Amino acid sequence: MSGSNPPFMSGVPELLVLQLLERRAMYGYELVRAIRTATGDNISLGEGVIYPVLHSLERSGALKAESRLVNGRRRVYYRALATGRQRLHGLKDRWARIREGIDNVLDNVEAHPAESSHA
Amino acid sequence: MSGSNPPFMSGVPELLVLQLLERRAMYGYELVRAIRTATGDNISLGEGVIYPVLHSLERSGALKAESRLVNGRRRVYYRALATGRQRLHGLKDRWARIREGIDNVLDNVEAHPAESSHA
DNA sequence: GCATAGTACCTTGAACTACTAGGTATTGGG
DNA sequence: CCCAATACCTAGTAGTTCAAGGTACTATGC
Repeated sequence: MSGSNPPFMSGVPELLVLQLLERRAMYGYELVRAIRTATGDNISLGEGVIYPVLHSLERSGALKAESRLVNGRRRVYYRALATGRQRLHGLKDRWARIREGIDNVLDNVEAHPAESSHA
Repeated sequence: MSGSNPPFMSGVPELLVLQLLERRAMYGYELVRAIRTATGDNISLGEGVIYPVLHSLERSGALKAESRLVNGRRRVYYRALATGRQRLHGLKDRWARIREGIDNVLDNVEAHPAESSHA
């Protein structure tokens, strides 16, 4: 145990789900694997993360759920609504700002005032 | 009340603090403003965020605190130790991976197989 | 007929962390 | 004398991710 709070993950599941559903409707189990491949295995989210996010987004009116039967198996497809697109936009915006802020500090593009501009 | 869970912020205060202290020793109040300016006002962390992070990092042996008196005011300078540098390294690494994974999805560098590379 | 693996859904409980809000004390200016 | 700025600190709250476990169906292999 211990080490159960991975940094830089807050908001990420929601962002990824919304972005992926922006392109086409998908079901939960599909999203779990899509996220793995789409992020080049850099991010891996379990079903215990994805389903709650989907339910929460549906409850808030960002997504619309549609149950279909495929091969005798039940699949719940989710599609992004207008609210979801707005939410995605807001999240992308925040992401861009924070990402820029952090990279500013990491790359140390700070205040080297009177530094000689060597070549 | 309400709106207290800003996305994309987990791990960020720690990362920024460690990175800034990597360059030179600073005190809490200074860090609060340094983060604002260093991130181009993209990220703003209050004292209620910074001080707990500093204490926690000190407790875990990542930082060393040193109290100085300047103009009759007490300042607690923090300096990064070896453990802190290791921690910073690990965080930067994780940050890079997650950042890449997210940008992969957002830029949709996915599966556009036969896309013509028009100039 | 039976066991196993893969698909597909779901919930609970725990743990962590950032944030707001408040509180103390000093210096210096008007 | 009062207010702003400096400089430190501590609750308490709230919101999320995550691991673990549970259900049920299909297809395969034996």
